[in-house]
Amino acid sequence: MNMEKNFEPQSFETSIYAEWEKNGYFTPEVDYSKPPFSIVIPPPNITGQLHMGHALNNTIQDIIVRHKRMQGYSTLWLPGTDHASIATEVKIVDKLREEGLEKEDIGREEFLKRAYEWKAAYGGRIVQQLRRLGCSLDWSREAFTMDERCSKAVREVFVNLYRKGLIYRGSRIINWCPHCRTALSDAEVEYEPQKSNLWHIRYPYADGSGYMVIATTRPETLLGDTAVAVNPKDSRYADKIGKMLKLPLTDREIPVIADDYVELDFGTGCVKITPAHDPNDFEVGLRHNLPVIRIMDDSGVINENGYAYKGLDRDEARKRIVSDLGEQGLMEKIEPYEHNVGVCYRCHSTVEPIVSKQWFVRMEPLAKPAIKVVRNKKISFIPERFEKIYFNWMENIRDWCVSRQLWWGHQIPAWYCEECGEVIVEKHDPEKCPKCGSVRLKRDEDVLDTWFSSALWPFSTLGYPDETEDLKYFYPTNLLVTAYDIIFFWVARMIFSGLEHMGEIPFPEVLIHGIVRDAEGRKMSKSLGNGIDPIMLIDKYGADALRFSLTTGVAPGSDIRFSEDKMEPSRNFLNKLWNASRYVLMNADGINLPEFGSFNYSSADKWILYKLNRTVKEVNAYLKKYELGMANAKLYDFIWSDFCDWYIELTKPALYGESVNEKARTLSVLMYVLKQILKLIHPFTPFITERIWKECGDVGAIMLETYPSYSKKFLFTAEFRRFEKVKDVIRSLRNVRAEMGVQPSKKIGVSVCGEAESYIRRNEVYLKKLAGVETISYVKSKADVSGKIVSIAMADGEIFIPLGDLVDFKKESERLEKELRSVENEIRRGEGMLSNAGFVAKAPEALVEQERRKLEENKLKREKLVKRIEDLK
RNA sequence: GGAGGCAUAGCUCAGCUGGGAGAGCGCUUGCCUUACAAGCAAGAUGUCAUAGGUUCAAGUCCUAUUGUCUCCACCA
Repeated sequence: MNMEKNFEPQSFETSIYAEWEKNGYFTPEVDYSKPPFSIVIPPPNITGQLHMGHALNNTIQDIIVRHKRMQGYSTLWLPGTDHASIATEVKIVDKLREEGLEKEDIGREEFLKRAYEWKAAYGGRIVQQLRRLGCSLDWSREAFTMDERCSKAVREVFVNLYRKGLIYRGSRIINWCPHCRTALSDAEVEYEPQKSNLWHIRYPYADGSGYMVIATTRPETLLGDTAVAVNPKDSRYADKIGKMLKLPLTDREIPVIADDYVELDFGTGCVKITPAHDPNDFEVGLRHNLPVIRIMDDSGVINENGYAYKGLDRDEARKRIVSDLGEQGLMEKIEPYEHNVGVCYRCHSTVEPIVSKQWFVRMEPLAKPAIKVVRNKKISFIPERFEKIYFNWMENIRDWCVSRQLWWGHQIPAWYCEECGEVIVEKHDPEKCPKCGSVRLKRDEDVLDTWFSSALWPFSTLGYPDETEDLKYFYPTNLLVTAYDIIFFWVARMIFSGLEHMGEIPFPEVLIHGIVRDAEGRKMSKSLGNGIDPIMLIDKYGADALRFSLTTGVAPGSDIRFSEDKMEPSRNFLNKLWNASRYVLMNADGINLPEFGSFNYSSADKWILYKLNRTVKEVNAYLKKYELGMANAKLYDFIWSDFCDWYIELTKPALYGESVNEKARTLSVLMYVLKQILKLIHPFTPFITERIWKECGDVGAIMLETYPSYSKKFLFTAEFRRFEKVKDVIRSLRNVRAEMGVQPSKKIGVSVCGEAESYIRRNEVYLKKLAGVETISYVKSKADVSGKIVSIAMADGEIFIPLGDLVDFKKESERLEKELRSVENEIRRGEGMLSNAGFVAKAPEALVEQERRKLEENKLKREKLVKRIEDLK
């Protein structure tokens, strides 16, 4: 046995992981004699560093995966990373700027070269950090969303969707980030409340007969107005419809039109229509055939359609326009106004709705079957309530803008013939135009949304579009584990992609967990600086302690508050496990243990074996339901309270006693229970269990062992109940000692009377060891005991303890009175229930029986207490 | 505007399909008892947000209210 006095995870975690990986324990075989179990990791961004969210997400997955592996499944947990198109590109661009360069200066090829260099340098960080956490990922199958396999899948899917008419190119209003200079999907826009104004502007009639007042939050878009709309039912403006207005600050005239989209009771009831810069206005424009005038370029600067404001940044233009309108007497009023403004989820710049030619995925035909499979439970969300969020999104989904004006990503496989304008979308790069034969082809510059490739992750990583062995064996995967914040971005898109391209769901279950928040309940974020670095915690407390802390008190779907002080209880618990193991192993050193089960168990042995068996049952049940917090609690309680506080103490008389046989027998039970414990908790705390396992004298790794399962051969129910009574006696004795102020070192003598004698006689050794009892005598009644005594009342007997001068009659009588009160409360409760005809008639028989028994016992107890109290008087 | 979560001990939270309120931390008291002071033992602390309802029985199910957090939509 070679274990330090305290648990020091730093000394073994890294080497144990290296050994697991080297031996290929994480790499499953395609083996049809075993059931498969597979999970694909939510691929972290290559730009990322491990944060608490990753730590939680991957701890959950690893626990499930290790449990399944030990249960005999051919288990694949497939790792990989995401190229994170925008996030990475932003990093590279920033780096270039430090050198005083723009990406256009170096060109696409050089830019991509630098991006790959960056990926090579930093993209592996998070992958190493996952190893520190202990994740049993199959690194031999590691994927990257831009590697050859995934890229092939992307191309295949894009072309197939295009041929089916599910991908099209068109001019639509999209969300444009002027900072990142790319289009964004709806999901990539976040909304923030912002204090601004509602500007009321006068639009004069062209015939000079006065003006209309329109209200707007974006006065600069006035330059692109092509109409003003009113509600057709609005009597205030009925006679104005069709009239022309002079658009302020320009030389253009625009019509007043009628459209239902305008609300009667908001603002002035007149809305300026800017089809090029507002999604609703765009729709109105289509209905009324209005011209679409773009007034801003890709960086948010006013373009040649902006008259005097050309060249101004959008913010500057707003200021100038507002002041110019004021000078011309066209500003009716300015009201302070708070409203939601869309911002880029990456850089938080205000998003500009802009008309632009982009590629879109037609969502309706894809969403329908994806809704159906959740509706009919082919896929279930855990907890179920997240299905509502999913339906809500899927049922109101709009077409997905998938083109991005970036360089880092999957370049769209579309070519335009410069001779005839033909659009060519092919799996292989075309050499000439199939229509006119021209070789003057120009490839589309744009790349795809990062999530386009993530959507294919469950099958692209397994080899799609090739029919690989992995794909056949491991697809569909069995489970997806993720936080609720990417249900739209990722989960929903994987579901419709799996159905469309594989003809099958990607996974039958989606386990949703919450977000890790700080001690105040705020999201951990860079800007707040309230994040905790999991690697720092691992360095300080060990990965096992982090994993255990993260699964303490968690329930599916709910957020957890985390602060460093949650680490100590876990670390202490692992130290406890460490030292309990030391106790067993130290004593077992050099001793020839009999085979477990080849002897008669003691009452204490049967008690712990019964409890262990029950714990095994519960832990398996909770793991099956993904109730990791509950499984964690059961393990904690069993190991600390039952095994350490009771059973280990109970074994001490045997281990430190004379009998070699008894010692060996006890040790074999200790060793058996310890090994079962190590296996049980291994999925939660893989490192410490592997480390201790090495000391247990077995060959091989614990992670290859079979997970414990419930067994009927340990159903010692009667013995278990009897031993619980022994424990109660010990507890009562300790309580009396403490209350009466008996020195811990002072041994006491006790006299037992009643039926309790039978089980106390057989367990005397435990009373002596655990309750500081020296002598035990058995008497017929209290009359046989002399001197000043305190007493303990049980249903089936009494214990008298002569304590001489330590007995304070007043104190003793108070103690007994208190006990009596609580027993009487119990009796009242029991009688109340049993006198209720409804309860006796309708409650389960066993429950009624149990209540009757308890009532009977309490009455016996009361009788004794009353008598003792009388005696004291 | 729509949807959902949460409200339990001083703090952070468990409590699964209804059947005598739990843990960790903190607090009080006593102990370095040959695995562990990162520990041991004995304690104290709760109108389970409020009001109704269903039920023999409600922290648990239903309705409403209050407080709080989140998501979706985005009316200029």
